[in-house]
Amino acid sequence: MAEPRNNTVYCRNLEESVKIPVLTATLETLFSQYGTILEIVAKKNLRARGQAFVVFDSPDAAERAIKEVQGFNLFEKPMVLQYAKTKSDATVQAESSDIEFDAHKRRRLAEKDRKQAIRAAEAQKHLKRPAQSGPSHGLPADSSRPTKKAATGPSAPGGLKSTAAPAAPQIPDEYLPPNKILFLQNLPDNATSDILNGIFGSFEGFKEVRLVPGRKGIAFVEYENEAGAISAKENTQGMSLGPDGSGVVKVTYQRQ
DNA sequence: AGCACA
Repeated sequence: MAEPRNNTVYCRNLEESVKIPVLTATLETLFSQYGTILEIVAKKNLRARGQAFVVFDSPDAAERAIKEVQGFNLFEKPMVLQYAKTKSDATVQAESSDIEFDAHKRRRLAEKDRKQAIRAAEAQKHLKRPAQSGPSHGLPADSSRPTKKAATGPSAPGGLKSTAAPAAPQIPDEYLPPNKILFLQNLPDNATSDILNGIFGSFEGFKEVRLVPGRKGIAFVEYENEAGAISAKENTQGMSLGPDGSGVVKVTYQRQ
């Protein structure tokens, strides 16, 4: 799918043997005729080589560059150009306030961590081939799925071998993708539903807090939509409900 | 193929 307009041109199919300073200098001379370039980002690690990001000061400049340079042979290889799929830091810095820039960067780094965690889990899956053992369905003590009853696990009576496929390695809580339900952990005993309603009720689209009978320290908070949950999470991250400033509540998205 | 910005 084609990316929407962006100030940044994502270049791929670049010759990988060219040294980074040479590459960026060449891209600079080639692209500067289409507009002002704020920055060019190119790296040489395995996942990033052969690609570059050319940050223009406007989407129009980026559009011109893509139209004109598409397929141009650079170091004997035809460049493939498209809009970058996210805004460059340099763009946000140039166009937004410092606090927005700060927020952008925090979100970006969080997303980067999340991707990294997913890759790590993927890599495990591909080398480990774990034996079928144990309740590897994730969080046996803290499952973030209140509405489902405990999965009928390998400990089912009868001593039958489970025929279930080994569970895929799970992404840690903190990297779960956003959704409209938050999962709270490490709540102090004094965190009554009144208190939680007071705190989480002030974010857009709040629906309800659900305590889990018989489970101390955890709760779920549901919003009408993802946006509400995201803002609630961002604003309650690291919040401490204990008396002295202890008892930092862990706020993540519900595992789906 | 691969979407980064220590």
